Amino acid sequence: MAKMSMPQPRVRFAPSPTGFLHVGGARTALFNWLYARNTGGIFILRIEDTDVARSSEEMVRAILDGLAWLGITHDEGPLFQSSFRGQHVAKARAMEKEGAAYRCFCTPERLEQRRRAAEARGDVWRYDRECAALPEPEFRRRLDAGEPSCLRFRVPEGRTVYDDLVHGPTSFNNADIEDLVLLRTDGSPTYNLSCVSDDIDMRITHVIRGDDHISNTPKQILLYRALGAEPPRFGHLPLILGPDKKRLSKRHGAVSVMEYSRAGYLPEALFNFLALLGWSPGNDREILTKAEMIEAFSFEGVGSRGAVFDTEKLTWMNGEYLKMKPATELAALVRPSFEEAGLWSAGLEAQRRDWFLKLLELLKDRCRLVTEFARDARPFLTESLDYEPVAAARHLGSPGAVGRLAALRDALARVEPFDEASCESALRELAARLGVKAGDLIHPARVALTGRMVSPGIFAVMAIMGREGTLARLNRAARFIEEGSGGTP
RNA sequence: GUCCCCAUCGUCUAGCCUGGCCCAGGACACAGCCCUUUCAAGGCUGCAACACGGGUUCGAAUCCCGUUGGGGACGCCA
Repeated sequence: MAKMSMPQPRVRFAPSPTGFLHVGGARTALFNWLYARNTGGIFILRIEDTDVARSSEEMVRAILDGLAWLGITHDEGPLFQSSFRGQHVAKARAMEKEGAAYRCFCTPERLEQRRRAAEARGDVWRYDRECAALPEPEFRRRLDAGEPSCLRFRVPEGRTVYDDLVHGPTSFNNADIEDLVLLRTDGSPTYNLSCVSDDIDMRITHVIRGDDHISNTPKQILLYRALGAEPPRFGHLPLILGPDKKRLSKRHGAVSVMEYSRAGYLPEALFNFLALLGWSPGNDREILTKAEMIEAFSFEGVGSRGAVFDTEKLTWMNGEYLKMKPATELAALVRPSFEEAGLWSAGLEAQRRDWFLKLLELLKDRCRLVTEFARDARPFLTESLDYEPVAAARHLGSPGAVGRLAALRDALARVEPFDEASCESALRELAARLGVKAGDLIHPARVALTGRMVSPGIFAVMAIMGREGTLARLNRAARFIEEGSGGTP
């Protein structure tokens, strides 16, 4: 796949550990990964942990977990940006030495003051370069006096142009770019410096990141040049939007990848969905395996407009993936939510395993989330089920219900073998004998057996509950009707 | 405000580069029908879009300009 003449692509995902892995970050990682895998390149994970106050080890863990869950594997790293501080500072000093950067004595307070003044006049504020051309004697004096200073990059004149992998040719007038701070007054490197320094040292060939970084790109390109390095290719992915078309954020609901895991989404479904958010393989295929996505991936297919995150469609896709899952895998996936619902027992993995797998198979088509299995399985795992009020009122409350249920019980008691087909013919024969519609037996039976008006096919339900379970539930329903004569429960 | 990005059904998108095959295709959602013991699933059908205005051209969703609208960035955060 890799073009022989091209150097091996090296891409990176560089999250800052100030929060959990959110879907936006996950998608950025995913596109980097897809590109690397498609080209035979290297995918590097770099943790941008230089903001000590906001970063935490716990968040690093969370990001790693999120990526692992999605199956986005890195080839190098995780590398921690904080450990490269020496290189960052060294590059800054080199630029200072060559005049590409200069000391600035302006205090943040003073800057703030001037900014406000400019805004009051209706002007756009940009650092006015007061310190860019300080006379040598004054510069020396202030430096020797120990006056604090930061280091600023001297933005050259001209235009900065680059060819974005997704947006195409993009250009900026350098006059619109402020002389950015490289080293803070306390000597610590800032984002743009660290980022460029690391990307150079890690020999990154393609920087694939969110659209929100477009305005950093010309600054970074200028830094590459000042450092005598060849800039990489840049590709800016459109942002993921909320339903209000604004950048997806916490106020839109779940944004953390692991929240989706907890909510019952499959990693392969989220992966597939995220890949298709902003990228299309060009045909009408929507459900693709990772291998197919890797094979089909190209920046040609990456769109340039923001995409609204549609949970409905994600959920649909999750259902598609659920349908493809063999029951044996489902059993493991479903366990946490069963435990939480108090429905789990060791037997489900031992002597009742085959029965349990059959049950899952039966419920599969009706579930779109892993967590929905617990809801649907409840009637099968406990006999002391609650009847939904409307269901009971509609189908257990009618005058002949007790009698029909009793007759059904007696008929089912003699069925041999107690399987789906025999149960069905028994019920239909009974209906004919009683002169009622099959539905008049089926509907009360469904409520009696499951407590609800919605369930898998009733004969399959009977078969899987077994004769004993079925009769017990039928009896229980009859008692319920007799006792509940005081009115609707 | 300044700079940058973007603009096809409600949503994700195909088509746009290389104009005609597009009175615009697929998917989600929605509606209806079929199947049917319910609900799903499945099958079929329907609803629904080229933001607007100018050009260029025999011909524009596709190319150009403008307008409008939306978004992002404007930190000694990353």
